[in-house]
Amino acid sequence: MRTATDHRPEILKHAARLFAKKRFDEVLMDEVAAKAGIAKGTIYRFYPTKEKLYAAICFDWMDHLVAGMNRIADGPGSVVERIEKIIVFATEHFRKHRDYFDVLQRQESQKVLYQLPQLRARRTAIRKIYARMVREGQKEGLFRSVSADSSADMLMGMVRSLLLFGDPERDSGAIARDALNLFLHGVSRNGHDKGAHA
Amino acid sequence: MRTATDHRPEILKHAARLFAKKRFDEVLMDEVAAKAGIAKGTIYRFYPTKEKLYAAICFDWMDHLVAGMNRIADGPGSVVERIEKIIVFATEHFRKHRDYFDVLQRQESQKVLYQLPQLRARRTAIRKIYARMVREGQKEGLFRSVSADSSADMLMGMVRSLLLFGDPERDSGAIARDALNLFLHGVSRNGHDKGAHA
Amino acid sequence: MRTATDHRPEILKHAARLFAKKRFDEVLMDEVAAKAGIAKGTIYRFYPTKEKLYAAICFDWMDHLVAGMNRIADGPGSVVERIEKIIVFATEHFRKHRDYFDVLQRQESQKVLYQLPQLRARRTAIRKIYARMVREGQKEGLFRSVSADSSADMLMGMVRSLLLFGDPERDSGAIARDALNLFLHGVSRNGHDKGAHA
Amino acid sequence: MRTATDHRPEILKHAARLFAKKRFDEVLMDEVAAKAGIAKGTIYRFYPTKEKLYAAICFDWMDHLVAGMNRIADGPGSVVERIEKIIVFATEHFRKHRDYFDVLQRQESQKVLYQLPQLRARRTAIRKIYARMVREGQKEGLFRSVSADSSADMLMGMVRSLLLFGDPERDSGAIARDALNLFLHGVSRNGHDKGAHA
DNA sequence: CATGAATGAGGATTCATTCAT
DNA sequence: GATGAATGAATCCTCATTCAT
Repeated sequence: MRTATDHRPEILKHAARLFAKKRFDEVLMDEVAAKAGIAKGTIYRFYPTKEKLYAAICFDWMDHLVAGMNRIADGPGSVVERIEKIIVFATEHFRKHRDYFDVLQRQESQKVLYQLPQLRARRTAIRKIYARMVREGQKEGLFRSVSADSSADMLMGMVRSLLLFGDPERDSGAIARDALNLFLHGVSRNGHDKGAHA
Repeated sequence: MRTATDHRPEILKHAARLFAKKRFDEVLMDEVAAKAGIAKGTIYRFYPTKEKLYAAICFDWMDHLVAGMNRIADGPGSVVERIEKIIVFATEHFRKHRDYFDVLQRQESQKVLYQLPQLRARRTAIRKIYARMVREGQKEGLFRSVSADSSADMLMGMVRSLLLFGDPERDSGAIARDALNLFLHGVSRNGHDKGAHA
Repeated sequence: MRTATDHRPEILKHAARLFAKKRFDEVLMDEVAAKAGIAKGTIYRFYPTKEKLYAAICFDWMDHLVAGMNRIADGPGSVVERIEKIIVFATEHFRKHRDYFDVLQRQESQKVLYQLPQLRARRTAIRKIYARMVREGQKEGLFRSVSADSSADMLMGMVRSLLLFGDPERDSGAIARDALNLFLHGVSRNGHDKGAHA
Repeated sequence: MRTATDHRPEILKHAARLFAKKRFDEVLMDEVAAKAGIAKGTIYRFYPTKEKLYAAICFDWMDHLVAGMNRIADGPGSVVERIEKIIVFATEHFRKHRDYFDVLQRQESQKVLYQLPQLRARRTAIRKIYARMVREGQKEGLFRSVSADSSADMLMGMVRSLLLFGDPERDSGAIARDALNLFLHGVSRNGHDKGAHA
C-alpha cells in the first residue's frame, strides 16, 4: 500500500493562487490538480467539494493571522510597540500569503455564504485584538477615550488600504509606522482642542 | 411595434441584488430575468453577456460615487467640512446602493479581471479626491506633511471599515465625525512630539 | 418564442429501446438525446434525472397494460373468454412494447428501488385482475376451489415464460390458447382424482 | 509469504448480496471489499473486472441449480415425484441463495449482455430438465400430448411466480404441491373434453 | 500476497446563449 | 421588440482500476 501523504498543503497553496486570480467558477478542479501536481481524485480525498476547498483557503489564512496577532498581543512591549508589531506581522503575513488574502476579500461581502459565521468569527477575533490594544492604551492614559471597537475597525481599515493600494515594495516596518502615525496622531497639525466641528 | 423600453434600470437593480448575495456562478440569468420581470432574452438585448452585466453593475455605482464626491470636493466649504461632506455622501451612497457595493468588493482583489483597468481607474479617481483634500489641507497649513496618497488610502480604509463593520443604524453624520476625528487627531492623548518611534 | 413541444413520447421510446438493451449505467443521456433527435438539455426539461426517466419508462408501460386488462376484464364474454382475451392483449402489448417490458424486468427484483411501491402497486393490480377472473370462474362453478391469488400468480408466470422464451413468431391467439389450456386442464391425462400426493 | 487464500466465496457472497439490492452501477467495489472484509485490490486478484465478478455471481448459482436438478431428474421416483422434488429443490435453492437469484433476474432480459450465451445455455439446461420430465410423463401415458418445451417453460414460470410473489414463509413442499397441482390438473372443474374454445 | 492511496477517464447535469415564433 | 424553448459546451465529481509499499 502506498503510504498516505497529506496533500493538503500543496492543494491549498495552488488552489489559493488560482482562486486569487480568478472567479470561483473560472477555477477548474482540473487546473488545481495539475498545478498541485496530483490527480484530481486526490483533491477530493481531502476536500470533498470545490466549495469546501475554497472555504479551507479562507479559514486557514485567518487562523494563522489571528494566532500570530494574539501571540504578539499577549507578548511583551508597550501597547504602542505591540500594535506596531501586530501591523508588521499582518503586513508580512499578507504578503507571504497574498493569494489567500485575495480569496478572502471576495468572501467578506458575500451575504449568504454558508460559512459566513465562521468567517465572521475570525474577523471578530481580529477586531477584538485591536480593540483590546486600544483599551489597554486608554487604561494607561495614552489614548483618548474614543470607541475602542470603532477605532479598532478603523485601524484595520487603514492597514488594509495600505496593503492593498500602497507600494508593494515598501518595507513592512515603514508601513506599520505610517499606519501607527496616523492612528495615533492624525493629520491635523494642532492638538485636540479643535474637534471635527469645533 | 412594441415601444423599445429601456429595461436597463430594472435589470441592473435586480441583478445587483442577486450578485450581492451570491457568487457570480450562483446567480442565474433566469433568476435575474424573473426578478426583473422580463424575459431572459430581453436581458441580452441590453447586456450581451453575463460578464458585461456584472461589469455594468460595478461601474455604474462607482461612477455615481465619483461624480458625487467630485461635486462636493469642488464645492464650497472648508477642507475639513468638505471631507466630512464627502464621507457623509459616501455613507449614504453606500447605504442606498449597498448591493452594488457588495458586488464591487468582490472584484477589488480579482487580479485578472478583464475590466480591471476600468475598475482601477475609478478607484484611483476616488483616491485622488481624498488626496486632493489632504493636499489642500496641507497647503492651508492645517495638516501635517504626511503622504497625501497614503493618508487618502487610509481615510478610505477607515470609512470602509466603519461602513462594513460598524453599526448600520448609525447616522451618517456621526460616522463621518468619527472617521474625521480619528483622521485628524488620532487616538493619542498627547501631541505629535511622541511619534511611533520618535 | 418557440412553441412548447411535448417531447416525452420520443424520449420515452428511444430511452426504452436503449435501456432494454443495456444496463442503466451503460446508457448515456447523450445517446438518448441523439436517438430521440433532440438536445440533451431538452430531456432534462421533461425528466429531471436519468433515474426519473428510467422510472417513467417502467410505469408508463404497466399503466397501459393494467388499463387494457381492466377494460377486458370488465367487458363482455365468459370468464374463460375474457381470460383468453387478456392474455392475447398482454401478448400483443408485450410485443409492441417489448423494450419497456425488458426495462421493467430488471426492476422486478431490485429490492431497494425507490419506486418499488409504485411498481409493486402496478404488479398487484395485474394480479388482482387475474385473481378476479379466477374467482368469477369459481363462483360460476367452472373452476376448482384453488387459491385465486396463487393461481393468478401462476397464470401470470406461465404467460411470462411463453412470451419470453417461446417462439416470438407465434400468433398471440395460439399463445393464449396454450396458456389457457394448461391453466384450465393441466397436463395430466386423467381427472383430479389423482392429486400430486393423493 | 502469506498463504494464498481463496477469497472467492466471501467475495461472491457479499457481492451477490449487494448486487441483489442495487443496480450494477450503484454497487461499489469499495463496498464489496468492505463487506467481504478484504482490501479492494484483493478482489481484483480473483475477478479482474467488476463485470466478471457480476457474471460469476450469475453463473455459480445457475450451475448449482442445474446440477441439483439433474441429480434429481436422474434419480429414483416416479416422474411426478421427481418433478415435485425438483420444485422443492429449486425452492430451497432459491431461498438459500435469493441474492444470486435476484442478480440473475436482472440479466435475463438484457439483450446485449456479453455473457448472454452462457446465461442462455444454463437456462436452456433447466428447461431441458423440465421438458424431459414432461416427455417421460407422456411416454408413460400420464400426461397429455402437449408441447413439452412449452409446458416446461410454463412450469418454470409458475414456480418462479410462486417463489417471487407467493408467501415467503410457505413450506417448500406446499409450494411444490400447489405448482404441481395446477400443472397437472389445471383449475377447471371438469375434464379435458372442454378445450379453451370448445 | 495484501493493502488502500492514487489515478484519471468518463458522464450526468447545468445554464449561458440563441433564435423561431 | 419580447419571449422562453431548445441547445450543447463545459465541468464537477465518481469510482473502477492500478501499483507502490
